[in-house]
Amino acid sequence: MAAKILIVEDEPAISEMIEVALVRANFEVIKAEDAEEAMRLLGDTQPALVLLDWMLPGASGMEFARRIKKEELTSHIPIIMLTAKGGESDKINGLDAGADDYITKPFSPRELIARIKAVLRRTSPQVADETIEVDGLVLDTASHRIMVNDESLELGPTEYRLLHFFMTHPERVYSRSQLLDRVWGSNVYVEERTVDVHIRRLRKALTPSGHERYVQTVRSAGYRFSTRV
Amino acid sequence: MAAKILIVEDEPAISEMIEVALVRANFEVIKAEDAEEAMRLLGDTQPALVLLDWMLPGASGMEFARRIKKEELTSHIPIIMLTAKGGESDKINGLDAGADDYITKPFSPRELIARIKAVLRRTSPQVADETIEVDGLVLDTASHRIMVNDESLELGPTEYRLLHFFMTHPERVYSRSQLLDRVWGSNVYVEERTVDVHIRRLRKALTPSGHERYVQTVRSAGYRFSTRV
DNA sequence: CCGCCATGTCATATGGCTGTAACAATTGTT
DNA sequence: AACAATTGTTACAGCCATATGACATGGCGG
Repeated sequence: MAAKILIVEDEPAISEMIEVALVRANFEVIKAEDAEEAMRLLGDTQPALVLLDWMLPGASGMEFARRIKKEELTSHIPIIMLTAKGGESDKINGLDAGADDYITKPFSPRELIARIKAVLRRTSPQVADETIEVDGLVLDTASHRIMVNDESLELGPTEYRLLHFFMTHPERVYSRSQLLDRVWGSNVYVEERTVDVHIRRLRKALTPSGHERYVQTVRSAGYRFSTRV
Repeated sequence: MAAKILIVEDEPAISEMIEVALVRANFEVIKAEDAEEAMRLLGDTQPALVLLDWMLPGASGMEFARRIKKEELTSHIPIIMLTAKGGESDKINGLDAGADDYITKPFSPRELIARIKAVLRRTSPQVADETIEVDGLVLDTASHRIMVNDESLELGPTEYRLLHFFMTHPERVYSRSQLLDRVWGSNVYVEERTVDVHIRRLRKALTPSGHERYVQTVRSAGYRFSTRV
């Protein structure tokens, strides 16, 4: 299996208990004690799933889940919430910001593993698609690389993310602010015009192979990635 | 989908939670924190639906709903009320004020999306759908594009909006001033005759495929989009 | 510590879009 | 038929959105 699981839990006792259970089930475990540390580890380690304690010091679990789900970079990562049982659960239902499942404490390791596997099974089909191809333009998420006619194409990180977003969401217009939310991340403040510049850089990189024609401007609406020209 | 939803909610946490859910469902989100701001945004942005918190600072949600439904320009916009859980009386009051549906907190994102789609389907079947088709003329709101016989058709922004409005409101006459309100937006001042010019431009674009015959002049009344010629 | 790379912002260029006015054409009325 | 009212059509000037190149900054590795 070797799938990485990120545990976000401030209580060491619980976190360790979970770790033992997961290691026995052959998962790889990464631990964070608060939302900030978790956020940092998210980008670095690209876990397959996040186990998130509802009660965290500082930013709440909900806040953290919201951040994960809002950003294109991490929104595909499933979240399982760990909640204390009680009247709180109502609130969770209402304020759920995108958790894929919940487990109320106390829970058995067996149940935890079962839930994790269930969620991974449910979401894995998306993860399985490691490469996307459009007319000779190949984006390989595994190697984090773009190929055109067996030639590797150099892209800056932002342009890579932009192209990745476009290729996974083709035939659809996105406004500059939508692109900022989904490619840059929601809690970033940048000028909308910045999108133009990165579109330009992306087009420049795609021009030698002629693929820049797929990156289309939709005046007064935004940009679109479309194979129809 | 690309339909715009106006959220009127003073509590940032809730409003943001809703935003995340809607963005994930590919809606475009506009937010207002009070009735006044909402009223201003209503005219400018012409949202497809309003999500309205029952409890608002200042003017109550109910009063705001009344205002929306009272004015010619906005009365067609459906409203979904967000209410703290309560008795039947709230429901009755809400529906009485003109709400098309209501949801009691706490609610799940899934339920919210489902209700929104249901209301949109009910009130304007065409908005909820990704594409509208009339006799080979296809308007795809997701990609913001017009297709005729697999050929993409070039339209300026205003002509696109005009055609979109017509295709979602066929078989009915609209005066120039109504068109200005609904297509241009309420607080813009332009000459009524400007409509003629854009009608002309739209017809010109539709002529090669013969679809210009659907854009019909109704003398001394306005224009109509009709499939009956 | 230096230099390179990535990024975001600004200034400017460019081209398309828009509204308006003027004139032509059509329709309706007497 | 003459006239009035309404609509069609075209040209154009200003404006606005986008494209593009240049630059300052800051991070990171050497």
